[in-house]
Amino acid sequence: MADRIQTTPRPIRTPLSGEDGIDLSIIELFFFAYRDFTSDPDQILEAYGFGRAHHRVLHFVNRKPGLTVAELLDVLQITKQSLARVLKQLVDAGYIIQVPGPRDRRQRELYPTQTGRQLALDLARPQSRRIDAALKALSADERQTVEEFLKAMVNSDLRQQIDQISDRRQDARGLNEGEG
Amino acid sequence: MADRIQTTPRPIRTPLSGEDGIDLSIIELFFFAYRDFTSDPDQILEAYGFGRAHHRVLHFVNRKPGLTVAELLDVLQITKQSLARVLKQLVDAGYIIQVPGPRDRRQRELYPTQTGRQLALDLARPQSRRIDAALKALSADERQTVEEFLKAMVNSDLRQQIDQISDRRQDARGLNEGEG
DNA sequence: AATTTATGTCAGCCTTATTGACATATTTTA
DNA sequence: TAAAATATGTCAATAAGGCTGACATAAATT
Repeated sequence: MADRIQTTPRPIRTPLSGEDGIDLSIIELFFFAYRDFTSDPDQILEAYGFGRAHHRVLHFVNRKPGLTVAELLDVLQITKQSLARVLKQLVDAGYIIQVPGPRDRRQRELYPTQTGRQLALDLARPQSRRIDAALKALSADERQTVEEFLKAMVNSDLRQQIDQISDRRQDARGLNEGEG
Repeated sequence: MADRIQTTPRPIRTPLSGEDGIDLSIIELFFFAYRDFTSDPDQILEAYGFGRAHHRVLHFVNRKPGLTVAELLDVLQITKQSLARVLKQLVDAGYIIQVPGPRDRRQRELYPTQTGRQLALDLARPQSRRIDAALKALSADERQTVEEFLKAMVNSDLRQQIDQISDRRQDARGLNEGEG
């Protein structure tokens, strides 16, 4: 008995804080901020029987209409099997339509329908409101600071992707001249 | 045939951007930033057979040693059944120990072990490095701005909780005078 | 003609969450 | 003290959203 070593390991009673210059408060803030940020659309999605995965797909299809399945997989960094179910549901429910690629007919270009556009906006609105409220007190410069911080948090090899989505104005492929 | 209405809904070809003053780029940045932010610890956790859920539990137990199961559920906003499995694994693996509450013996106070403290630090470090890198170019004032922005993104009814975790210095319950 | 590519789909598995029901120990209350 | 409430644990079933592997098809490329 006497030579049993450390049967119950000692509980540590000092709160973790700032060791090695680690800033835990920002880590936590980021966690809480993102959780609440996603909770707004989550509530709306529930009424549609959709989840966060549907939201992401719908968002990027709206953001870059005509993107292909492969491009979408690249942005979302998930497998095609994971995308398949979600995408199918969005297509079946009439929020997204698939159009064979004009150049390469193997590709499926993804477009939102009017309903899909509307839902995407409805989902973005509360998030935008939350961000606006958080930025309300900030000057234009300060807002720029926040944006640069977020951008710097992203893996550098993915920043290009983001720029493409955010900045690129669609090459005028003909605006809404779909079928009648 | 001629009177079939809108068989295939029209694909919308205009990219969604800035409607109604909605800032989509920050919405997207937040998504990408958080994804990459969590990817760092996720990689480490994999080696332990743990997931993001374990990380969150371990983090807050380290942050506030002695917190009870109920308090932890409150912070994480999950059900006790969800917590149970994850917590059990962390306890079984020796990262957390449960101590009956001194006042109320129904309660289980949760404490990290030395190993648990170490793992929490190992997980926080890459996140801290990423944040540091993102804040590198910013002045002290600008860093404050970023922190305030994140805080403002959190539901106001939860901000108190955060303050408690982040600011409160543990009431000196005796530092590490556990068993020998 | 053979190969590669883009996509779809089937089947099975994992993690993290959920709800509902019930058990146990302990504290509080009537 | 007996009854009720509380803190926690646990069992079972379910769901969402990921994963891997395997295979099919159509179209493009070599």
